[in-house]
Amino acid sequence: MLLQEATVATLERLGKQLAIHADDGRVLCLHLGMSGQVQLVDPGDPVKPHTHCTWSLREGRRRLEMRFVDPRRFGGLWTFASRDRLLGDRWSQLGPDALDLDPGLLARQLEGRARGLKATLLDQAIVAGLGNIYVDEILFRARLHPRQPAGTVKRDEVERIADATLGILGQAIQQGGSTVRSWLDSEGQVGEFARSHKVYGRSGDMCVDCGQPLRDDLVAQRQTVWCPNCQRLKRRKR
DNA sequence: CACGACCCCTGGATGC
DNA sequence: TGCATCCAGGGGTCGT
Repeated sequence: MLLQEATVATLERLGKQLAIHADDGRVLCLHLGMSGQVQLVDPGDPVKPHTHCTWSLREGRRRLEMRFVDPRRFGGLWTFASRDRLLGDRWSQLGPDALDLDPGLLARQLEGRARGLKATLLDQAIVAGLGNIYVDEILFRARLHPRQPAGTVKRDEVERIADATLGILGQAIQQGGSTVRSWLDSEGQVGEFARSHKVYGRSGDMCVDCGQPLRDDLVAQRQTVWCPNCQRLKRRKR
């Protein structure tokens, strides 16, 4: 089943997906989706609604429980017989991890793409790990329009996106993530990065850089906020 | 193959 | 106050 009678050896991550490797080679891959949570709690702790899976863990003498809680069920769990199978069958669908981006790598991923930057950066096959909040924050910091065709960005702009990605994600990790509604980490703590959002959730507010009002629209089926003054769409042929 | 539209789901926010 | 409706978004699937 989902890693019964296993000894946890290592943990691994690619983009938004986590892998727990057992010492016999088996792998449990987890994706939290929107509302998913992995809890590490005392076995006596009350069980939250929408707890779909529970593992009894032992670490030395200490007993605890890992619980997968996911009210909206956008997350998922998958098992594999080996790391090779995880990589071949599932993670092969993912692009390079956002934290591994450098300008050269990003330029190759964006090259020749007609889609806008927002849709392109949200696509986990192109860059793994970016979601709606962070793409908006990254494009604001890079001063690029969400609908700018990805294949038209110039070298210095690619560098700005790569820099902004590492900067935004680094800051967000330091601040424990973005609690927008009810997101909690594995110890039940809220994240503080939402206070630092400069565009996400701030449509109509004044741009922190230029003072013009931020606007929003549906881009790539996601609510998208940007500064029409700082993030201009550049008409270019490819 | 590349890309866009739609759909899944629940709880919190909003409207009347 | 209470009920109905809307909205949030990661990503799979399907149509063009």
